[in-house]
Amino acid sequence: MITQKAKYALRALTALAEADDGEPVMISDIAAQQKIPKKFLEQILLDLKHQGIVVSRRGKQGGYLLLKPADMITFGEVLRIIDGPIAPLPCLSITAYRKCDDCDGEQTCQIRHVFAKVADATRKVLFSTTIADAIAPARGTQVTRMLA
Amino acid sequence: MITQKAKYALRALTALAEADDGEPVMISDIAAQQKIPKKFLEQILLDLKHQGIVVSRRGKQGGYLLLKPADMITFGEVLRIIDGPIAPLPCLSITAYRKCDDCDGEQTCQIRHVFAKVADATRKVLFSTTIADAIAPARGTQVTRMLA
DNA sequence: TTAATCCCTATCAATTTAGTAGAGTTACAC
DNA sequence: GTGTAACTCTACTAAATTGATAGGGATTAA
Repeated sequence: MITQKAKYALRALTALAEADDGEPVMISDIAAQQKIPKKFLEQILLDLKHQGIVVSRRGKQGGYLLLKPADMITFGEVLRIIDGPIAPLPCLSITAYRKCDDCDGEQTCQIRHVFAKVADATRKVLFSTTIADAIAPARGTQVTRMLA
Repeated sequence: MITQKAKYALRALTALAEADDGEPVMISDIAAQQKIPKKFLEQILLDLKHQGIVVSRRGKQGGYLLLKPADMITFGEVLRIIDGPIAPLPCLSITAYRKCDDCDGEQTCQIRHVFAKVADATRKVLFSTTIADAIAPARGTQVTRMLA
């Protein structure tokens, strides 16, 4: 299960993508539209900003904007920022690799190579699907970008 | 990430499968062989017993045995028992469906149908790989059963 | 009858999750 | 140049989950 926080992050990004007209969108607007607790959303957007997914404008008339085009933001990168590693085992993580302390020998680990397949399958979906795909479901995965 | 508990459960089952000669295997033996805390493993095997994966014999000369052949026990069913739903969203779970309270309309939910793909891909791997596959990695997924 | 083994429930410390709170900073509008 | 609407940052907290540990009870082989 992904966290509630990750769901909020993805929803917020789709909201930003849909309103993408060069004008910043206020946290309060996104919060209201997507039913996200405002103060919680503040933290989430701040994270996304620190990680280079969105930019903000402060003061009156401020708000948030996507930093990259919506078809360049994948579900995978958002999930990594918010929920951490995609991999089902630490020893399969690309961004946060850690040796399993209870298994000796990754070549021989009976569990590991099964979950390697799971990780591959999951990544294939998550990194080929973008925020743009999410707001235009009919067009199917990656089509937006491939036609561009 | 799957839990440590699930990893222990899968390892314990591979241990049982490898020793599958009709004689029960003691908790202590599995614990020692797989470096699993004994009392923790007790709980895990008890769960697996209640869910019809293994059987036990009590008293002296007791221990655990697989209830089904190793090539009939999938990673998916073990993970469900130990870690709960496979699906990344409650509204995508087969065994524990629950409506997401913050999204209205599953047909229109922009997040949901992306994670439906993730769930499908994950299930495809987890329910086509068995404990038998894990202990005979060279043979590849499902081959054991397909040649039987 | 004894000792080995599984059975079951309770408890616990650490971590994670899902928020809330509040003071600080910036910048537009007047 | 002041007010105020907006984002920024850090700290805190309650509840749930995780990864165990503890300890007595029930059963069975020898």
